[in-house]
Amino acid sequence: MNRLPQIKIQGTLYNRTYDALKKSILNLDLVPGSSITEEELSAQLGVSRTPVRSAVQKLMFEGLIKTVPGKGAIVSELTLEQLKKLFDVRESLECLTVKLLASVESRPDFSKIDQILSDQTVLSKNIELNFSKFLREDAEFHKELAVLTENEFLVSQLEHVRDNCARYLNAVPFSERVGRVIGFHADILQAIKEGNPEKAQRMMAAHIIDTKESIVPYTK
Amino acid sequence: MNRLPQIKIQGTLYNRTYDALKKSILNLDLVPGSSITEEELSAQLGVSRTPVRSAVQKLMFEGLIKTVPGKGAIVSELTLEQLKKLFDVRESLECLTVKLLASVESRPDFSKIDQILSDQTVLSKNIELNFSKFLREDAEFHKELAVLTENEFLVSQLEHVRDNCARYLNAVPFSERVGRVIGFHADILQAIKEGNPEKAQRMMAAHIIDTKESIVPYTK
DNA sequence: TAAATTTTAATTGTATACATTTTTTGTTTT
DNA sequence: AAAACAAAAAATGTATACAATTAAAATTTA
Repeated sequence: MNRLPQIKIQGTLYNRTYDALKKSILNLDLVPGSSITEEELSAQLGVSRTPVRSAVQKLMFEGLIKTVPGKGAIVSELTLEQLKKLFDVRESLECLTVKLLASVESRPDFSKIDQILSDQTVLSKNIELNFSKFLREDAEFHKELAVLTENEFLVSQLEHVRDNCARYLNAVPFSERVGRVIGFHADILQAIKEGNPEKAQRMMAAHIIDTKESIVPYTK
Repeated sequence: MNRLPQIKIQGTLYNRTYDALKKSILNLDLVPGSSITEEELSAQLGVSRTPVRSAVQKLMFEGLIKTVPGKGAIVSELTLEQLKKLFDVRESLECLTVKLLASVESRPDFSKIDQILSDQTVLSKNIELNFSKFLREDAEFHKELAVLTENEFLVSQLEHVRDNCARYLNAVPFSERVGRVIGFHADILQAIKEGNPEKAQRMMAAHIIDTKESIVPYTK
């Protein structure tokens, strides 16, 4: 029997601090534009400044936090202009992902991603109850595609871009877009399995643009 | 008269440590695969472990260093497989850059990039003497293109990818490719100025692939 | 001798004290 | 009252001591 992946009960303080902070930012608990000091976080989380510093630096690197010269760190803003820039990069990298997958000779193992798609379909039946879970599965779908390319640069860069997108998506109340998402995902997956890179890219581009358009009305 | 950019005599220890380390890695002074401990670096650079730690973590985020579970940090390897993955991402982002520039209505200020191109042309006359400077100007050309898009995500992601590429380029002895580089750069710039996104992308893709191919023979 | 176990050494993780820089506040001066 | 300056407070930067984890070495046991 295969070894199941260990559940991380508690890693280093630095990692747990990072996870907690990131979650708060993506949740919008830490509102964009608000400033955060290391000391404050340290007191609030009950750890020393050392792990807080590491976590803040990593988030800075990922673009979720920005430093103002002598002022400290502030949570990045979510403007319409930023949204456009973010999605330009995302579209490019997501399309590369599916192009690579549709072009590869050796057929990758699609079992996990098939599972995600079917889970999403089930969730969509009661979307009022499961919207946040639906969003998580959505992120998983895109992540798994990247993982299947076995290109670690692509995986990590796309993850950063998607994390930034997640903040916008969490700001959009409920989405009538859910049905279309599943349709797009199915089409994308089919195009990949057919070994049709052009179609896969076209479908993915349409999907990303559709997502962007659904966010626009809620952005200043 | 415009304010000239200040030369950074000395920033924080953390930043200077980062710069020094990064330079050593890109130079291949720190050979790929070699392990580096914080204490060792600390002693060698004459600073405490605190700034070293920050610098190492940042380099880790950028992909120049990898952590082996309990072993410490090692400088990332430069394999043929990695090269291909790196250049897949680079091609995608560089093409996005020129597409954006060629599609924008308001004509950006090309004065700086024109200057870089002409500097490169001069340098190419005595390439034996100026090869490393030529490489730096080359990086500047690509960076300035990204900057002109005003897309900060694109700028930073491309910078990380290019830094990784720089290590490969420094491993290639002397390149007969120099003349072609300038030709490609001129063509790319012209296509952008003509407002022809398709041509700009085609030229850029050809340029990036040409660069990759010139590295391949020197890669294991 | 080979495997297992304990012990030691080395390395990273964390807390804390202090230094330095920057911002803000308060005072003085014109 | 406005501007300039000085003092205080707050924030990040840095060094260092200690804790915890992990790898390597030495020892024991079968």
